[in-house]
Amino acid sequence: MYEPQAVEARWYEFWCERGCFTADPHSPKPSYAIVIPPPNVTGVLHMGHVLNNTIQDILCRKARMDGREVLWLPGTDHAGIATQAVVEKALRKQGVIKHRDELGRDKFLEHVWAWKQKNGGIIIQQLKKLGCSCDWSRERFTMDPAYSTCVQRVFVALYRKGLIYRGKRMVHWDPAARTALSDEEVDMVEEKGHLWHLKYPLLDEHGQPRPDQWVVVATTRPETMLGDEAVAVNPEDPRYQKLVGRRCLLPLQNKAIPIIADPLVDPKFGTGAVKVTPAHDPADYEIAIRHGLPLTVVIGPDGVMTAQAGEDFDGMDRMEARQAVVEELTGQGLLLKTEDYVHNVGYSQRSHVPIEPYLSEQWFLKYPSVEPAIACVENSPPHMRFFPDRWARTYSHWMHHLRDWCISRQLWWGHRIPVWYRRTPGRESRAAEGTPGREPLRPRDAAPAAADIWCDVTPPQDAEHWVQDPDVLDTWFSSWLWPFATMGWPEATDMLRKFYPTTDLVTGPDILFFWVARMIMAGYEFMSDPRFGLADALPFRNVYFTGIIRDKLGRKMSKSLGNSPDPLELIGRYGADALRFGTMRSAPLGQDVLFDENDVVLGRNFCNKLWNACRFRQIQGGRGLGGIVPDLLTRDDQWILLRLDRAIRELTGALAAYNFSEAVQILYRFFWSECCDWYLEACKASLNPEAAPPDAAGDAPDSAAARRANTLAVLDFVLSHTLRLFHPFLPFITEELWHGMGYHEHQPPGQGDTTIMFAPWPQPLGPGMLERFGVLQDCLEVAEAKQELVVQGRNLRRETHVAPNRKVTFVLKPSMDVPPQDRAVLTLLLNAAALDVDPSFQPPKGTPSARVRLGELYLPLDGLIDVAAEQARLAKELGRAEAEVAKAQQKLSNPAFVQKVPPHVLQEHQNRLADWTAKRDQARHALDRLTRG
RNA sequence: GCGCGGUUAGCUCAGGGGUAGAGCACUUCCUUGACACGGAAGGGGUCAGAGGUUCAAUUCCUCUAUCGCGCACCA
Repeated sequence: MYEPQAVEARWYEFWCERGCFTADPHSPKPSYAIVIPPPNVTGVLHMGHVLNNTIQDILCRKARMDGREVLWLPGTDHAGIATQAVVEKALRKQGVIKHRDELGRDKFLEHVWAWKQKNGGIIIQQLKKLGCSCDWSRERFTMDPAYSTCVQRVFVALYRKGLIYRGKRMVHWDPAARTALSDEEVDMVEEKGHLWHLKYPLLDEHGQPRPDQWVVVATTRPETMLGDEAVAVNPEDPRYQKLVGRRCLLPLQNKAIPIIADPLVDPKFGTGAVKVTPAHDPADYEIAIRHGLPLTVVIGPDGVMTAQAGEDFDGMDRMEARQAVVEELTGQGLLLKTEDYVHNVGYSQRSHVPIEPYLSEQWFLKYPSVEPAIACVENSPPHMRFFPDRWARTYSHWMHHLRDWCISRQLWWGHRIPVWYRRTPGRESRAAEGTPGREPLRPRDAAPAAADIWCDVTPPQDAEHWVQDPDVLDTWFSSWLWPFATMGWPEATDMLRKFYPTTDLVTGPDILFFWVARMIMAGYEFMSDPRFGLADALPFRNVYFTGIIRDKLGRKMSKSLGNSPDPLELIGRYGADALRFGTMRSAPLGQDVLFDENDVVLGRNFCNKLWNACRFRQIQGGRGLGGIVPDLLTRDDQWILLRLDRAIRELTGALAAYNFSEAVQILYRFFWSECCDWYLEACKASLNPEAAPPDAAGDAPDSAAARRANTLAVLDFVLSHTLRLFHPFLPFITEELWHGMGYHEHQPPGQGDTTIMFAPWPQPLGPGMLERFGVLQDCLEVAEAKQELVVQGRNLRRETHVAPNRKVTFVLKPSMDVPPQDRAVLTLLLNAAALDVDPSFQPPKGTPSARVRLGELYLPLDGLIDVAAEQARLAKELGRAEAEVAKAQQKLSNPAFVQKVPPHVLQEHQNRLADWTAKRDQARHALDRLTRG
């Protein structure tokens, strides 16, 4: 039994020691490159990583065997929000602090770095356990000094180009992480909520409330009414026209607010009158700007109601405040009704709390190089291809509707924005947000004078007169540079020259916008410089999108559900090869992956089968790749060579199409069904002549020995190819067997002599080779016919209840020549004493028989056994044959069919009819004789 | 609301105008000399539904149902 644990550790060390994974930029070989989607430094390996990285490893290992110089560049991502949250939580747990503010920025960052130093390498070590052949000498981290400089340089360049600007905008605010987010970091979740209809009393011309008159507004967020500054109606709405210009009383706040007309209001929705909360709703903010309304902030950045909300609500959580406002309005009789209402609520992808629209000063980027980034995918043929290609449409749609990217984050952990503001007496820190309050709105922030702002990679000389912007950049603002910032950009390094553009990118569709699209734009923006000498600056040529890993019930894997297995544990139990094989087997192109541990068990079983097949070969003695003598090839030898040829073709095609589950299926079929189930068994007739009756083999002793040697040579040829075909999927066991079988001893230097990693990828056998081996296509038919005979023979045995261990003699009344070698194989596989080939055989009455392509197969039994059972068997067969005959006849009796159908299809149906007619007649005949006898 | 993808054996999925496939699971049998993490033989499907094109549709077209995923400022 195969034990993977020791084997895997040993070979991984071997590969690393010999630098097998190291990419050489000066190599004359054509390049192949992948940059890893950098996992989060705080992360631990999960099934999604296994899927993603196994695919990358398969591609890289295949490329090496194709003779390419491979770079798989690994690294990790600093993951601003996640890492900061993890470290802060850890510090809180240790009782060091209650909030990071107590430590201050510098001290806190020291803790994060210490934490990173200690825990940041975990996932890298785990990737090694999986067998990933990354170039570890080139591992990168997005906060490496060189990488950080790239980020700053890019910021400065885009700023100077006028694409980066600062402005006061309504942004998506995460009240838990207390930072702005980009549009992409918000998930819209459908939720059952309510639509509350609130009555705002109308005021007369003297500012007195009219108890009998009011305007009714509908809202899903009643707590925001505390910050209302108007009620808006559509100017065309006849119901409200006479109210426009009047004022109403904002309840609870006892504040007069105007009724205004704005075309944004949809008269058909709700009551047609909208409460306007400029500080807490993006649409309302637009209206407020148009009408010069003031801005009242009632919800603070922490999601807690501010003093502006009034003393009854000050300090209350926004959700509590919602209840409190509803209760209060109910008490005052101002709640007209509450409707159930299903709507979409934005949630922070990071903190999973509802997003708060929040007005604040942030940095934005107008995306650069949009046109080439669109064109490279939309061109025909495209310069960059997506797999599956439907993602190209999603990409295009997003690219055609770009909105400026909010790149600043109110965090400490990350790349600090390289902008300094001149200290001015009245305004110590421009960066500090003013305390929330009521302030008049300006249309858009006026930019500060150029002399008061410093944007550069280096701080200003007179640093004491300047203060740096406190914010950091969105993590994706660093990772979008990954394909070139990891290779020495902005210098035109040898690495960039050799490996950029990279070949393939493997990632999940969930980060298509976050990462893939932005990398494409960054590639065009920063690699188009003539210094790089690129005809096309795209960062990669192919993007493969994996599915999302789910459990076998189809649920997303998550820590809280506890349905996510630990890959390391799986590797410990079954081996990395098994995990890889199982994962690939269940990962169809373009669909989610339903992971079932059973697949890993299957992978383990598969490895064990491979192990044992090789063991079988070893037991036969001799070692290593002998020459094949074409004249001595049996028809089964020829057959397996053809099957190998097909497997090579199909597997190579499946990999070129990134169809990994199909690739695994091809390997499975070839190795298990064809190689083991048939060929290995058939081999035994040549390898073990005494296993078959001596007369059946029909060979003289010395020619039997020669044939035996030849069969071993074929077996070695097939197995050595098989190991290579499997290597990208099962790197460890194939390396172990490659050496164990001695195949490495026969390889040219650097092409498989020290490691199977560099053994050439198998090529189809080709017409020349097939001719030399005398391999004829008709041996496929002969093999099929033999297989049919074996199945039917076993079937006869079983249905006539012959004990499995009882050696019987079958008789074949042949319809074609059956050479002694084939007879020996058939005898062996039938587990029979003999297979007599007798053209003039006269079966005793009631002899069970089956019609097969090779003739009529009989199982003569001593004395008549169960006649009734045999009758039943034949009757069943007859019934089936009659049904098939009728079906074929019906088709062929349709004149339209016979006239219009293509000749080969007609022929097929005619053959089918003949075949089943013969079977029917045989069964009928046998039944007749049985009954009469 | 718009767009995309799916609906095929108990399960997970291939397939593709010309007798429905694989693996797993299931039933029965077998420790025979590579392997019980194995071998042998079986059972099991109106290919979601309704129309249309065709000699022929599970496959192509239209519509419906249903599930999933994107995108969308309707309070």
